[in-house]
Amino acid sequence: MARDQAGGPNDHAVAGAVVDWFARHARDLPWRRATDARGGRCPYACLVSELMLQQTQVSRVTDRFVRFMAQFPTVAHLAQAEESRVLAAWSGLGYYRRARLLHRAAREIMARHDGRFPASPAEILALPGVGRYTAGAIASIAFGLPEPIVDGNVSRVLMRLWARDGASTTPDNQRWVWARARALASAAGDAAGPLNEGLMELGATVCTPGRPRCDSCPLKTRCAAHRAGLQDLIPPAKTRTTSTALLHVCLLVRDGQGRVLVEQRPAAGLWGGLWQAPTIESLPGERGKIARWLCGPEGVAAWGRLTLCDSFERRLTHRVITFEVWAGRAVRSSSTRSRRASAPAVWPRGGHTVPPASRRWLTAEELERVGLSTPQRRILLGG
DNA sequence: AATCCGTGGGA
DNA sequence: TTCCCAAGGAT
Repeated sequence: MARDQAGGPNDHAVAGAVVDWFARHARDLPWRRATDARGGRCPYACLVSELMLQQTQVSRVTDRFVRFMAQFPTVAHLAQAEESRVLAAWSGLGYYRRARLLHRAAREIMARHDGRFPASPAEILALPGVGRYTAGAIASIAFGLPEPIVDGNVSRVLMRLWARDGASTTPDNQRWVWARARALASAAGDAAGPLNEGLMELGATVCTPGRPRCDSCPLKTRCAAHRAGLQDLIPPAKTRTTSTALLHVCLLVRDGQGRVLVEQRPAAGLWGGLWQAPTIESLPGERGKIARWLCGPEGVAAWGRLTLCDSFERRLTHRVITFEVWAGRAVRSSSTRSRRASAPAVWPRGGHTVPPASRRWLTAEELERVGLSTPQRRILLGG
């Protein structure tokens, strides 16, 4: 049974304590330095950083954000860029759909908002890749509006502060935590931005999932979980998920000019829109299918002898993929042909196979300018 | 509503 | 080594 929120901490007192603590303990992060002509935080930099930070740790984002902003300094620069450049800048970050949505958002701002970043919560929320959390973050941090945000950090902090029972993901607790966050943002008024960033900072550095540092917490005396010694039990531990085993068999084919054969993955799904060595995907038990592919028009028939040159494993959130790399060489120089690789005479039917329509011969330099997943970067560029 | 979508540092 | 995780959104 959840405790009565009316008996919990005072919103103004909590908001004030968080804003004060954040003023003294905010980390020096690059997106907090980006200001615009108004002297406030640049909404475009806010959009970029928030998209990068979705489900991604700060330490993974900082350097990449700086590079991204140097390459695409304004909404206009990003909107004019080719999508492949944006995906290349995103390579290694994961959740690549975010990059395409960010690119679309930049183009929408140019097309529908005349290049001026929309300043109302509803308009911000309508941008591609921007949901309830991200819209609240931009509205409060960049525009100073008293809008709430709830991310994993805020949810944990507020659940503990009020000793709220149950998982943070239940619809009931989601409604509750958004209502608490909205009340706090209203109490903070024009300091909702520092409040929201402060709540996240507190969750990331003090009110951590495991072993929270309650002795360093500005809300210690107001925290119901700490008072009851429940800080390690709220929210309850998540149940682990099972992962599916998959096998990706790749052909690493080089020509005589230092180029390698690649194809583009479909726009939707895993590693959507990224490039890869020609790959057949299967379940681990389908060796016959793999063998037929390797010996067929895609494999030995096209490239002659193939040798197994690498094998490794990648663990994703919901699957574990074994990569098996077979190396071959283009028999004839491809320089006399078009840059577009010729399609095979026969293409295997059935799923788990990417159509070869997008195949290209690319140099290492050209590979750096398109999106590559981490395993494909290893396969195609080494390391 | 439940699923899908990446990554690499750290416990 | 294995497992966990981190500033969500789209479908």
